[in-house]
Amino acid sequence: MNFNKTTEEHILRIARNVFERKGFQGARMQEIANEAGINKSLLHYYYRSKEKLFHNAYRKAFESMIPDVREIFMGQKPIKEKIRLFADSYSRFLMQNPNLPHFVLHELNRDPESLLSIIKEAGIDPTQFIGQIKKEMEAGNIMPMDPRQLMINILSMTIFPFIAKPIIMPVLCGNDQEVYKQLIEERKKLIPEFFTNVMIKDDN
Amino acid sequence: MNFNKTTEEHILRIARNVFERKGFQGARMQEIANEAGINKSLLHYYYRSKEKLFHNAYRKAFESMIPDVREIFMGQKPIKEKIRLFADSYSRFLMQNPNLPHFVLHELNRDPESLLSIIKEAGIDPTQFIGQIKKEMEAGNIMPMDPRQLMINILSMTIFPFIAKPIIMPVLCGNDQEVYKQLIEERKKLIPEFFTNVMIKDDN
DNA sequence: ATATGGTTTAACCAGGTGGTTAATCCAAAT
DNA sequence: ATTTGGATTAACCACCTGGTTAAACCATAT
Repeated sequence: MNFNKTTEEHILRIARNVFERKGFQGARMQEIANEAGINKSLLHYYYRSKEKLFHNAYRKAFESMIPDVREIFMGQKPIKEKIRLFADSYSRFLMQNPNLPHFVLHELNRDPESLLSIIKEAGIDPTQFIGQIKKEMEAGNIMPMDPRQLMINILSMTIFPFIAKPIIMPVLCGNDQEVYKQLIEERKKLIPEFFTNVMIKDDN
Repeated sequence: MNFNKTTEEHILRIARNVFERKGFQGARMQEIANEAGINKSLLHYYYRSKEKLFHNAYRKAFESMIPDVREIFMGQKPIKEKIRLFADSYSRFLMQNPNLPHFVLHELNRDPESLLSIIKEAGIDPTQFIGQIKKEMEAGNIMPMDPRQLMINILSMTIFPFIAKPIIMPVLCGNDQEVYKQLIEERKKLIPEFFTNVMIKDDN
C-alpha cells in the first residue's frame, strides 16, 4: 500500500475517524482495518491492542481541541478580544470536526480519570485567566459574574450546538444543512456580544 | 422475586439505569439481568430483544425530559417567567438525572431518525413560542435576537454543564462534588438574568 | 388432586469479538 | 545472489454476546 505518510499514521487517522463516529465500544477493529484498506493484524502490529489504539486516537483528538482553549486561558489579549477570538475560531474548528465534542465528552464520561493526565500534559491553568476576568469586570469591560460561570457559559454556547445537532437540525432548521450552518455562523458574532456588549438594566 | 411493582416494570427501571450509564453498545444483557437479580432469559421474555428493551428505556428517558420543554414551548406565561421556570425546574430535574442528557444525545447521534417519531408523539411545535418571543422582544421585555438562537442559548446554558461535568468538576471545582452542585445551583438564577435583565450597551 | 398457563430458569447455540501465530512478502544491505 | 528484518497477511483461537429452547416452577381455577 502507498499512503500519504507512514502506515502507522494512516492507521491512526482512520482509527480516529471511526472512533469519533462510533465511540470506543461501537468501533470494530475489523471495521478500522477495512476502512484503512489493511489487514486487521496490522492494527495490533502497530498498536498492541484496541485499548492502546484508541488511547492514541483519543489523545490526539482531545489535544486538537486544546490550543484555542489554551489561548483564552493563558494568552495576554484583553478579555473582549479573547472571547471574540475563541467563539470565532472554535466554531470554525468544530465545523470541520463536527462530532469531536460528542466523542470527547462521551469517552470522558466513560473514563473520567483519563482527563487528568491530558490536562496536566497540556499545561493548562485557569487561575491566571480568572484573575484577568476579575480585573476586567471591575473595569466594566464585561458583565460581572463568577468567572467560572463565565467560562462555562462561553463553552456551553459554543460547543453545545454541535453536540445537539441531531436535535437542532430537525426542530429548528427543517433538516436543512445550510440553515444549520448559517445558524452556527451567526453565533460567532452573537456569542461575544452576549458577554461584552451588554450591561445590567437598572430597572426591572 | 418480590419487586416494587411488576417484574416488567422492574426490568425496565434497571435497564434504563444501565443504558444511561453505558449506552446501547456498552450495556450487556447479562449485566442488566444481574443488576435486576433475574435470569437473562427473562429480559427476552418481556422484551423480545436488546434493541426493543433499549427502545422502551430510551423512549421513557427521553419523554421524562420533555414536560418542561413543552411548558416553555406551548405554555401561556410571559417569556421572562418561562425562562426563569425552565432554568430552575430543568436544572433540578437534571440534578436528579445527571447522565440523562449525555445518554439521550449519545443515542441521538447514533440514530438521528429515532427522534422524529418521539417529537411527533410529544406534539411539540415551536412556532407559537417563536411568535411569542418576537412579540415580547418588540415590547422590550427581552434582549432582541433570533428566537432560534435564544432557544439554543437557553438549552446550551442549562444542559451543557451536566454533559461536561467530568471536565468541569476537576478543572473548575477541584473535584469537589459540593462545589459543583453549588455552581449548578447558582446557574438557576444566573441563566434567566442573562436573557431578561440585560440590554445592549449603546456606547462602544 | 390436578390441570392450566403465565413466569422463571439452566443449558445451549451461532456468530462476532479482540487478539495471536506462523508464514510470506519485499526492499535494503551485504 | 543471499541475507536480513521490518511490514503484511491468512488462518486460527478463546471468549463473549445476544438469543433460543425445553424444562421446571407456581399460583389459581376446576
